[in-house]
Amino acid sequence: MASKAVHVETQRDKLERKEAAILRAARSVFVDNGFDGARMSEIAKRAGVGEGTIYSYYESKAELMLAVLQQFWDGLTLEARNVMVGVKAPEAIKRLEALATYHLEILIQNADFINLSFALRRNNSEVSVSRDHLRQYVAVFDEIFCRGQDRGELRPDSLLWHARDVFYGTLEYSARSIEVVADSKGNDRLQKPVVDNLIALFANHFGTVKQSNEIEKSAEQLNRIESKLDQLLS
Amino acid sequence: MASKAVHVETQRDKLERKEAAILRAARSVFVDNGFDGARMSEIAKRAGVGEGTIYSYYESKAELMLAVLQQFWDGLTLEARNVMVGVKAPEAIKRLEALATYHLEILIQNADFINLSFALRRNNSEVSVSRDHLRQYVAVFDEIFCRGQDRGELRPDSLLWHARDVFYGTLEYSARSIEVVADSKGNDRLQKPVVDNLIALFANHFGTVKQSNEIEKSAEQLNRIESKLDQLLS
DNA sequence: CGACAAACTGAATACCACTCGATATTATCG
DNA sequence: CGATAATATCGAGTGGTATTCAGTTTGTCG
Repeated sequence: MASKAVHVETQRDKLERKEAAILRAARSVFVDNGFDGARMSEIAKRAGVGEGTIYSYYESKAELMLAVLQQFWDGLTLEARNVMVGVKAPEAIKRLEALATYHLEILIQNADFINLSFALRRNNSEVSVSRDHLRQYVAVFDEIFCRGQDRGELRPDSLLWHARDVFYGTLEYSARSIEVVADSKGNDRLQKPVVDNLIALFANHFGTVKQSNEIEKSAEQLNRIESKLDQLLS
Repeated sequence: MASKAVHVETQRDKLERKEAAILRAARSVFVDNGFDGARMSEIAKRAGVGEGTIYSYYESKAELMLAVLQQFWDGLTLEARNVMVGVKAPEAIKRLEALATYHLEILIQNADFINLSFALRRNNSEVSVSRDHLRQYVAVFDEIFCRGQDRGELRPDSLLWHARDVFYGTLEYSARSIEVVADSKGNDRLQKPVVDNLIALFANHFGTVKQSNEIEKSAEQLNRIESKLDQLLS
């Protein structure tokens, strides 16, 4: 029985190794040539297997791509969590700033890959898998935001998904705008203002500390009135 | 000379009619099946022409798709401008609210088409044309925003493209979120809060006038009270 | 070892965008 | 009108690629 178990294990290991090789090869070919430009024959060659073998692991080219993307998003999620562990500040706004900086950087550096990710969402019905992984990724934001609400730093009446869409939507569009300018060294010059703007906007709109000068002045005025009334009453 | 002109005209008309038929057929096939799923043979059949004929009007499937998209975006731009003409209020915030409402509706109703539009931006080098038309579309926003700055309603130190990315990025992501819920009749229930949230956010962050009406009124009232009290005290 | 199963292979297949020579339609003359 | 040129149209054929499958190799167990 034991020997059988060992045999099965080795076999499984071997399959996994082969699958990993295919995935690695696929990733490099997709990155090099894009989805349409990638040839299955090239992937097979780089993975050291026959073309047909790939189809015993993945039903189609699209599904193979999907698997590559899943791995990619999982990596991003992991890294995002690592980044957040490194941020000691407990304030939601500070943490969101770190997340925004990280996410914008990722968007710009992996633009092709991320675009491919979205491009695939049409052609394939197995979208849900991809959506799950995306959901895990945005969960990092969700946790920060909810904790901010719990701590009383963010308005409790704001909807999580509204805030999330503002956050990721703005960053993605900003990444595209920055791409268009396409300055290899000037990116940082553009990225920080975008993050600063977004964070200021979040603080303004979703933050609980709302007092502007005017409101503060009104409060002072009210205090004066109250003391005057006190004078009258005394 | 006159008869020659007439002949040329008729011929041109005929070609235009045929081109329009191809475009119409292409659009319906693309909408039904997506870009990859669309068969040129099907487009030819629906347009009532031979497959080869299509290629005397458009160099490739991608270019045909591009033409369809251009028509689509041009229509959107036109309609957006019409909507804005109908909005009498001159305040930038009011006008942006109308634009956001319109844009979100469009995003949700034409989700497939718009996704296709973005999906194509990777595979094709003739992107620039598409980008031009997109630029025309967002110009509607730009004009409102700049005018708002001129009128002193919006902060003059805010960057146009930052604001634009917040606006369109948020709306696109919100549209996707709403799609996921995919309630045929409940959309409106979700759409309005998204627009309200975005507009409030804009007013908070990009607006110069921080005071809401209520606060202003309170302030006036407070002034009245204070002067009356002063009367009393003197 | 022999028998069976599982995994692998790449030549053959199916499918599709696109080409091109043949055909039909229209324009331009005498 | 008839002839000729010019233009537009067609759809069978071409090339190229994802996918399949019959045959081969590799692994397992009595």
